Amino acid sequence: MNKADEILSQLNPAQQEAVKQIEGPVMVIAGAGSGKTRVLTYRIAYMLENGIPPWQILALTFTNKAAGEMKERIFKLLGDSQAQSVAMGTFHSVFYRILRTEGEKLGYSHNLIVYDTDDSKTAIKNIVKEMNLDPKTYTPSHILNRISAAKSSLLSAEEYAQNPDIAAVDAQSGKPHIAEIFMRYNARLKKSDAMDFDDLLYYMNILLRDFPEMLYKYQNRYRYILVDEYQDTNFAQYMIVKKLAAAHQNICVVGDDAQSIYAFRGANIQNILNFKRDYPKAQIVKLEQNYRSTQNIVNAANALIKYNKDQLPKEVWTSNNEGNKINIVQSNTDAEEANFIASNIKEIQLNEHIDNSHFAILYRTNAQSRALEESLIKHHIPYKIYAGLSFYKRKEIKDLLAYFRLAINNFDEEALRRIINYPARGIGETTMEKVIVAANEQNVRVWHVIEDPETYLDKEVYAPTKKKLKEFATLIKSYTAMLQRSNAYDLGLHIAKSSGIISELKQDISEKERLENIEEVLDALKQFVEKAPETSFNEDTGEVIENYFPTLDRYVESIALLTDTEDDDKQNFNKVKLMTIHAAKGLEFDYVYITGMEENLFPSALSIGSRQELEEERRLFYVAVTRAKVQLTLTHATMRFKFGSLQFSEPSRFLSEIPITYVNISAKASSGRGAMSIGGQRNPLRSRYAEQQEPAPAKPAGRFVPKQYARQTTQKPELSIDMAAIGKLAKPTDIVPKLKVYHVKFGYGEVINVEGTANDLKALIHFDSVGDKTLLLNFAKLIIPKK
DNA sequence: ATGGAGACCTTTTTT
DNA sequence: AGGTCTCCAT
Repeated sequence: MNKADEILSQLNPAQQEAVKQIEGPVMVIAGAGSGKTRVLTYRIAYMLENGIPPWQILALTFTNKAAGEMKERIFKLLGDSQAQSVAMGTFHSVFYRILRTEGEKLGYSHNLIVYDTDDSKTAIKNIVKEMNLDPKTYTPSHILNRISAAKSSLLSAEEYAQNPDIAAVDAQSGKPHIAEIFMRYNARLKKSDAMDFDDLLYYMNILLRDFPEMLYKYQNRYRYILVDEYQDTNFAQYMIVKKLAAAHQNICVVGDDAQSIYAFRGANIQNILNFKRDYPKAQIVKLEQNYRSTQNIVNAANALIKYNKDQLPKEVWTSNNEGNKINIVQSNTDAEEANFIASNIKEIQLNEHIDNSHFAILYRTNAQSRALEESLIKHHIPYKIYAGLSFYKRKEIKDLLAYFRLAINNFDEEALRRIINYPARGIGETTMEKVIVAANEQNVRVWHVIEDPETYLDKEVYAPTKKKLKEFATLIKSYTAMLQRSNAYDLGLHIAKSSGIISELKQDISEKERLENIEEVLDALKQFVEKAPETSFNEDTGEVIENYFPTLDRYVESIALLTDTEDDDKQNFNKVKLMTIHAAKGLEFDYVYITGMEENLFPSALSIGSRQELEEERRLFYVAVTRAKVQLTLTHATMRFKFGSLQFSEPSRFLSEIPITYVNISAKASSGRGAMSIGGQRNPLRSRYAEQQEPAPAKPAGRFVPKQYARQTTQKPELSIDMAAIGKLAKPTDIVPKLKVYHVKFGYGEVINVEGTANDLKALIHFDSVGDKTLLLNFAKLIIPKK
């Protein structure tokens, strides 16, 4: 049996169908636990086994984790390094890389940096202040939401400003100046040579829309496209995928409409519901067999999701055991709820010898983790909280990274403002305000004012202060000068020391943890340097780059879109896992606790205003329920601390949507009352909820209608050089010593030597104009000239 | 310019 | 409850 057949033999018939159909559009509707990741990875492996070059495959995911997992599994499957050449990553990271390469066309440099949400909010906050608007009305998060929604719908700031419907919504909410903030915010990002998360998708669209040669280039590079979690794509992502796939139509999307939980940030469930309309020839495969959970869990999940109107019909089933009933446990307070869970975990472990790592506690909001944490500590149960405050969002890390960023890109205004007075060097608010006013009035960058204060600042700023500004600029410039000479670790260490960050933290014993975090970054830098490959290659020209040097800017690029430290399985393998339900998507655990099953918490009070929002909450519940393999426990409390005060809460309506045959309801014993018996045929929670149900208030419509994208791009763009006139494109195997060749960038040359095998052929070529170059033949589009 | 005390506001979910 | 912001004293 050959390897391709071997791959297929490990799949069920529906999965095989999804894997085998390499050409043409395919949509895989993958029910929870039906082996979605398996299908994706096996499909890529199958493609590779069928001779498709790895670099023609583009696999897009939503999280770094999903991308990493896929890579690892393909590696295990094929046992060679082919997986390394597959372009696999999050939408944001893949397009960031492309935009760094091509960004000059849009007026950005190769140093293009990414602003995270914090940077964006700070920038907006400052703009609101500069415009003398009321910061209580114009909150950064609300404004960023509006801007983000616009960018995700491919609406420019100008279009936003001119759209009367949007103006009406903003005027009605008392915030008529959002459009102007939007414009200033964009200008500011541009001046800083920076993009925010949404820009990465927005400008990728612009690149493909306005530059036909770019569309042509990337359509032909990525001939096979796979998209994971397609139900979570927003309009900007949808359009990129559509454009890239337009030429070859080899697009495979995988998703589950029932697990769409990101509409709040612009995901459009219609993208998956309308796939058949976009690609009429599409083959649709449904994966309906659940391999993960017990029958009780699968049946309960099926039953509750039926309350939703918007969905593709499917019936998930399992041949697993019926399993235990789902426990519903009521407690008096959130603290009791937490104690119950901790002691329940202990009890199960005592009886069945189950490792901590097989337990997960899920919640709707991060704020709920505190009470749980306390109980776990009290019960001596090791745990790990996922997300929360991610490593890269910690203050000290952001401070150090701001130094790195500013060294790489002197124009990064957010980084500059963050660190110009940290550690304190006597440059306070007042001075910075004057600097900013001067920069705005004289229409130069803030950096220029700092660099040359005598020219741009008047006598109002005292000479000693000017000197301090200049000294700061000099310090940063000394780092910049070292960028290409020192490796990432040496320079990083130098910056951490000479900037004063380390001594500042050393002064205060209570900052020990922050100091350790700084050391962790330095460790990471060391590893980055040590693990750096010796050679790399340029994807465009195929040129092999010897002595690849691990510089600090390469490090910063590599971590720009990481939200958390890589899952350090070594340390966390024996810990109970705590996370939000959103963070749990795609994961599975034997024992799952879903906490805070209460009205206004789950479903969230903010999401019960419309049917669409409520249905999203229900899908979220569906996701949570289907994480459990063996035992699911739902807990709710009658009283809970909210904003520091104790509040009463009613059981979640979702509890009543699970048919009574699958559940086992009990009150928590510690309150003194015995377990509550299940009375009658009806779920008692149902009637309880029905009594206090109120009509939902109407919500103003604020969502954008995606505009149709005017310029269609199927026409073949003209290349700057007419290749056919020069000769014919050579296959890698055509290249032999002494052959005369033509390269788009390096011109005419002669092959001196060829080495390597199959997909890794390299040639040393002497070019008339640029001398000797080693090229990777799979990437170097060499032409054999006409005689 | 800095730091501390008290008022105040928050809470969805994340690349 | 906890973090952020404002104001006031140094």
